[in-house]
Parts: sequence; structure tokens; C-alpha cells
Amino acid sequence: MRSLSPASRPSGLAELGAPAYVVLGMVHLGARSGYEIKQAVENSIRFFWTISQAQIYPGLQLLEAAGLITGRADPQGRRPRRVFETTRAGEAALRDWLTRDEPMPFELRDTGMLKVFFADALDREQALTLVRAIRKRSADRVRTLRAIEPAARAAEADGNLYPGLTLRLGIAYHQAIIDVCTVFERQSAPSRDG
Amino acid sequence: MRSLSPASRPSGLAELGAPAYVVLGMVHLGARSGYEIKQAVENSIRFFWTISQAQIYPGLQLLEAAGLITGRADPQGRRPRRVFETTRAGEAALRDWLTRDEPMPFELRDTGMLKVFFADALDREQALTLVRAIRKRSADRVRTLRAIEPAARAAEADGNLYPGLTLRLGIAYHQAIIDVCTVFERQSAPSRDG
DNA sequence: ATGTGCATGTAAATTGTTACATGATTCA
DNA sequence: TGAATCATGTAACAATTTACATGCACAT
Repeated sequence: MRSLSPASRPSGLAELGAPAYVVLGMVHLGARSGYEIKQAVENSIRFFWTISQAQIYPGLQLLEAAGLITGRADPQGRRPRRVFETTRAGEAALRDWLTRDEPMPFELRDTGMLKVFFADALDREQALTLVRAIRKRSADRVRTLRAIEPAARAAEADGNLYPGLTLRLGIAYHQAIIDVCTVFERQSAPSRDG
Repeated sequence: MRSLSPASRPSGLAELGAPAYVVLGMVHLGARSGYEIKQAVENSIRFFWTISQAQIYPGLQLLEAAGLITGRADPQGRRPRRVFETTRAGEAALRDWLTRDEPMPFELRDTGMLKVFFADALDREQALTLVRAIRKRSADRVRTLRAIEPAARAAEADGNLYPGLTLRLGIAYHQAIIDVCTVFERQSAPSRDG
């Protein structure tokens, strides 16, 4: 049932799932076409939420049918394009979702952590190699996120404070991982004992 | 194709996916039956990796067919039960997986962060409510993880150091989120300006 | 002319969860 | 005697990704 709804609820109206609200939120922030929404996701929330084209275009149709966005054709030359904007109902629906008192699932699937968990099956040097690998992975991520900081500051100048907060959260998260790994490596590494 | 493999590779032998290695790893750590594996997952890795019964039992069959574990019937009274242990090939396969130089995907899907990202659509007080909610969620998680610390220390006494490292990583992660939220709330909260 | 980016859309495959089906054992 | 726990297994379902299909615009 190719819906963008979560596990169908008993309720009458088909309720929207998170992917549809992502599309709605991005249109609210100024992404006009499906293509622009995809770009916006890649440039911002991809670190804690991903969404594929195959969710975006049906999502736009769903939101339009629900009256939360309106679309019109806006071809560039002979290249077809549809642009969207939120309706008043759409703005209200977005705020309703944001303030809804519902569980906010936090799902992590981390192959690195998984391997570290089982690392006692390795000898010490190999296990430490794993720890270094996940430290490096987080260090790379911190660099990637820091590179986005100027864009976040630009958004703040536009009155959008919260994307910057999610960025700081991501940086802090990975910095914490780096710190824990560094301490562990120092405690574990000496190898040549006195 | 109900396989526990990742995107089928061109290679001859069906390669095992992460869920199968989780099962193998848990058997290696002493979980003997499907039921015990499920318990072990709930008591340890569930914070960064989940797996359902419907993956465990087929996984055991797959690993047994591949010669990485051996199972035998071990009924408790009239209640049937199968217990497993790793073979030498299984231990080797586990170490091979752990040392393999391959990408270790880090996938996060966090509805809380998502809502925070779009929180500029709300008025300040409502947005802060959201920030407080994710801070509280991480505080709860830290408490849950701290409650596991004694078990991790017991595992360390048994020579299993790495489960404790993943626990410290989880705590540090959520503590970092708490800290960033706290700072943000302080900066943003005053409301009654001087 | 050719590769990259803009642009939309869907079919098929994959991956994973939920719910069901079944039944024994233990404890209150 | 009834609930909780132990124990195994699978069918049906839901959610998401990958790959395909198509074609214009623009720069080199």
C-alpha cells in the first residue's frame, strides 16, 4: 500500500507519516520542487533523517490531495517542472505535528558500535584498530558538519535558529564519541609494559 | 527471498548480513538458544542495533547450514529447545567480519531531531518545549544506560571489555545532547527581558 | 558530442516488523 | 487456575531503497 502513512491507524483519515511531514516542512522552508526538496534534505537533515526520491514525489501528491500544499506547473524552457507552496491548512498541519504529544522514536543502527561490542573476540591490537576506525569515522563526520556551519549561520540570519541547533547537536554527539574513544585508546594502548 | 544477506553480491556463496553476524556473535558470547539471543540483544545492543525473532530463527538455520554454528536438541522437560555453539569456522568467520575493511554504516533516524529542525515554524515557547522534550528523552536514556553499568562491570570481570565501551559511548552521546540543549535553553529562555 | 546537472516519476527488490500459531513450565 | 515466562517458528504486512525509464539544458 505505497502510502506515506505509518502503520495504518483505526482513525478515519489516512494520517501522514514522518516522510510526508519532511516534505511539508521542506516546502515550508522554501524548497519548491521535488528536486529542490531532495537537495535540501541532502544539505541538512540527512545526518539524522534520510528520504529518497521514491518517497518525495508520491509525498507531494499526497499532500496536495490533502490540501496542505498547492502545486502548479512552472516549466523551465521546455523542461517540465512543478512548484509547490504550503497552504494555510498546511502550515497548521505542520505546527500540529511539531507540537503533537507523541513518542519521538530515536532509532540508531550502527555497524561500527556493533563490531566494537563484539571486539573481545579479537586480539588487543585488532580490537584497537576497530576503536580507531570508529573514532576516525566520527572525526570525519565532525569535519563534514563543521563545513556546514556557515550555511547554518546564514539560516540564522534569516530567522531560522533551529537548523543550527541540530547541527550543534550532531557535532557534540560525534565529539563525545571521539573523546570516549581517545580515553579508551590511551588506557588500552601502551602495549610495551614497564 | 527471505535471506539474511545484504544486497546480493555477485560472489558465489551467499554472504551473511549484519543480522546473521549478530546472531553468531551472541552465540559466541554464550547465548545458546534463539530465545536467549533475543534476551541478550534486549539487554545489550538494543540501543544501537535491534533484531526481531523473525530474523533470529532463520539466522540460526542459515548459520548452521553454513557450518558456523552447530545445534542440538536440548528439551527442558517436555518443552522443546535447540541449543547452539560456534564452530571453529564460526569463530573465524566472526573475526573475519570484525576485521573486514568495509564501510560501517551509521544510520540515525531521529524524529525528535527532525521536529527540532523545523521548530522555527513554532513560536518560541512551543519550540523550547520541543527542545526540553529531547533533552528529557536523552536524560531518561542516560539513566537507563547507567542502570546497566553494573552488568557491564561484571562482563569486564569476565574479560569482556568492549560491551562496557559501547555503554560509555552511549552515555557520552546522550550526555552531549543534554549539554547542548541545556545551553540552548539558557540562551533562549529568559522571556522576561530586563 | 558528451558529461553533468535539472527534473519527474515508478516498478521491483530488499529489509525489517508485527502478528499469529502453538504449546510447556513455573509461580502466585 | 490464570498469568508470566520459556520456547520456536512463519505468514503477512509495512516501509524504504535501488534501479530503471525518460528527457531537457548547459557548459566544455
